[in-house]
Amino acid sequence: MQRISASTRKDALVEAALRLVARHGIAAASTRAITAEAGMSLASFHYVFPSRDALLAEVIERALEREIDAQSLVPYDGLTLEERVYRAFLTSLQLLAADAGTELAMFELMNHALRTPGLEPLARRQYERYWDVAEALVIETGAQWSRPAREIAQIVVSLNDGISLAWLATRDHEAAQRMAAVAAGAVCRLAVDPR
Amino acid sequence: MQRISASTRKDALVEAALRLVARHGIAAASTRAITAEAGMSLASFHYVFPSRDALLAEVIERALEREIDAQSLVPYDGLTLEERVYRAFLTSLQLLAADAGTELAMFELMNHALRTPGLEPLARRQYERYWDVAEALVIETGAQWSRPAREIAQIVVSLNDGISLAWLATRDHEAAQRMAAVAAGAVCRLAVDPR
DNA sequence: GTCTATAATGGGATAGAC
DNA sequence: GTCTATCCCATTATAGAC
Repeated sequence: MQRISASTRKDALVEAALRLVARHGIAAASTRAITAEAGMSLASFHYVFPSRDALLAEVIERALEREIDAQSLVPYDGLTLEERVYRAFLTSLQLLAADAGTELAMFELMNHALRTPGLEPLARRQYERYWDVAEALVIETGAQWSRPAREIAQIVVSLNDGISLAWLATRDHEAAQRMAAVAAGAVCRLAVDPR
Repeated sequence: MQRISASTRKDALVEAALRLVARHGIAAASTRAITAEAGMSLASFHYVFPSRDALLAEVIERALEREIDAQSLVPYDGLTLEERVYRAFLTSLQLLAADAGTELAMFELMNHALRTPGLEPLARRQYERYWDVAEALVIETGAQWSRPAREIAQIVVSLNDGISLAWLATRDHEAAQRMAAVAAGAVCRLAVDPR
C-alpha cells in the first residue's frame, strides 16, 4: 500500500464509517467492517485512531455538518411566512425520503453519544447548533414573533425531529406531509402578524 | 433452582432486560447480562426465548405499555385548554427527569426495531398507539379544532418527542420547560376558539 | 507507515448431564 | 426444566516483521 497522510486516512475512515452506519446501523460499523469498506487493513485504523469511539466522535461531527449544509441550501424567495416554514419542513422530509438510512443514522449516533461517557457534550453541542441554524432561519423570515426567535427555533427543531422520527417509524408519506402542513400552521400562529 | 413456569420466566427476563437497557443502553443488554440480572442461568434464556431479538421484541412492547400507562394517569380537571396541553408536556418532562435512562431506552429500542429486519412493524405499531392515545386526549379537551383530532394528536406527539430528545441531549431543564410552554401555545392556536 | 498474525475478550447459541 | 460446560464466531486492540 502507498503511504498516505494521516489526515487523508482519517477522512477515508470517517466517510466509510458514515456509509456503513447509514446502510446498516451503528452496530454494523465495526472497526473491521470500516477498514474493509475503506479498503485498508485493520492495523491502519489504530494507527490514526486510538479507538472505535474516537472515530465515532468524528463521525458524529461530520454527519452533523453535512445535515446542516443540506438544510441551508433551501431558497425561500417570494414566499409567505407559512409557505416558508412549510417548505423548511418539506425539505427535511425530502432529505429523509431520499436517504432514510442517513437520517436514521443521525438519531443512532445521537443515542450513542448519550450512552458513551465523555461523548455527552457532543450531543449537547449538536443541539445547540441545530438551534442556531433554526434561529437564523426564523429571524430571516422578517416576521414579528410573539416569543424570542430562539424559542420559536427550538419549537421548529422539535417539530422537525418529531415528524422525522414518525416518518422513519411509519414510512407514511401522506401523514408526514399533513403533519408538516399542520406544524407550519401552528408555528406561524406564534407570529404577531401571521401574514 | 426451582421449577418456574415459562411465562414467569419470560416475565423476569423482560423486566431484567428493561432495567439493563435503561441503565446502560441496549448494547449492554447481552443475553449473559440479562440472565445474570434476572438471577438465572444462560441456558434458561434459550429455553424460553429462541433468540435475543425475540426477547427485545417483547421488551419493546412492554416498555411501550408502561409509557402509555404513565401518561394516562394525569388529572386535567378544571383547567383551561392551554393549561391542559401544557400539563401534558410537563408530565412527559417529569417522567423524563425522574428516569432519563428509561426514556432514552425508548428511543434506542425504536432505533433497534427500525434496523432489525422483521421488527419494523413494531415501530410502526408503536407510533400508531402513541397517536391513538394522544387523539383520545385531544378529543377529551372538548375544544373545537381547526383540523381533525388525529392531525392535532400527531403534532402533539411530534412536539413531545422533539422536546424529549432535546432535553435528553442538553439536560437543560429551563429550556425544556420554556419549550413545553411555547409548544402548548402553538398547539392551542390550532383550536377554533382557543379559550 | 503499513502490513500480517495473534492476543484477549465477550458474544449468541447449544449439548448433554441431571 | 434447569443446570454446567463448551462451541464457535466476531469483536477491539496490539505485537512485531518489513
